[in-house]
Amino acid sequence: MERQSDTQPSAAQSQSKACCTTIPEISIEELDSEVELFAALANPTRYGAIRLLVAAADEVCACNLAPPLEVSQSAISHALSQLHAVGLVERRKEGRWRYYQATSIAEELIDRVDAHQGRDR
Amino acid sequence: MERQSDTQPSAAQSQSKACCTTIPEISIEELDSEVELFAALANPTRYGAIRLLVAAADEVCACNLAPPLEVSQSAISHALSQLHAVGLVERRKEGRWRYYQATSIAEELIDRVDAHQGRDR
DNA sequence: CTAGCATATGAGAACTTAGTCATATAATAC
DNA sequence: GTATTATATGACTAAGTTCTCATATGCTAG
Repeated sequence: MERQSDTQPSAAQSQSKACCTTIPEISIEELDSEVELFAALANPTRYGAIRLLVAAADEVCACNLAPPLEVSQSAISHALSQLHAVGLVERRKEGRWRYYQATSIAEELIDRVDAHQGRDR
Repeated sequence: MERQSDTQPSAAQSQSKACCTTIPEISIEELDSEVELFAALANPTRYGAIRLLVAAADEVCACNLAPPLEVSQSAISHALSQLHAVGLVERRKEGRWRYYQATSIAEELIDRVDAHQGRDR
C-alpha cells in the first residue's frame, strides 16, 4: 500500500488554463492512521466481526464470533488483533476467554452506514 | 479477497462450555457492498481525494486533485472511478473537464472520523 | 481538417493482504 | 503432574490491489 514516490509521481500538468477554483490545503501525510482504520473494515471477516459486535451492543467471546463468520479460529484471531490495533474493538481477558466489544468509533461508523442504507438504528 | 470455504472453515469448536451469551444473527452475505465502501477509503490516494473533496465542500475539477496528492493523472482517474463506483463521489462533465463532489455518506463518515480524532467540524 | 489538452482504460509488474498450517502460550480440569 | 480448551503468533502463499506506461476517447481551438 505505497509506491507513489518512485518513478514519476508527476506533479506535472499542474495549472493548465481555467477549469476551476482553488482547493483547501490538507496534510496528506497525517491521514495514514485513518486509512488504516478504514482498511480494517475493508475485509469480510473483519467487517462481519464488527457488525456482530455492534449488533450485540455488548462484549462477545471470541469463540462465539468464529462460527457465524465461518472462518477458522486462527483467522478470527488475526482479524480481531487487527481490529484492536486500529481501535475499533476493546478486549478483556477472563480465564481462558477473550471478550471483545466494539468501540464508539466503530458504532458510529456502522451507524452512519446503516442510516445511509435505509436500515433503522 | 475470498478463500474461506476451502480447506477447513471449521465451524467446529462451536459451543464448548459456558463462556458467553448468544449473539444476534446477521446476514454476512449482504455486507459485501459495505466492505467495498470501506475498501474505497482504504488507500492513501483515494482517501486523500475524498478528504480534499469534503474539505472543499463543493465540486472540484479532477485536474486540481492530482497535484496535491502527488500522483499521476492516470492514478487519479483510476481512484476517482472507484470512488464513484461505490457512491462516495458524484461527477459531472463539462467540456473536457470532469468535476467531482463528495456525497453525503462520504461527508458523514469523514465527519465521524474527524470528531473522533478531536478535530472540530 | 489538425493540434492540443483533459480524462479514461487496459495490461502488466511490484507490492500488499488474508488466509492456512503448525506451533506456542495460557488457563482450567482432573 | 497431564489433558484439554481458548487464543495467539509466525511463516508461507494464493489472491488481490495499485500503481505505471501506452494508448484511446472526447472535447476545444485554430
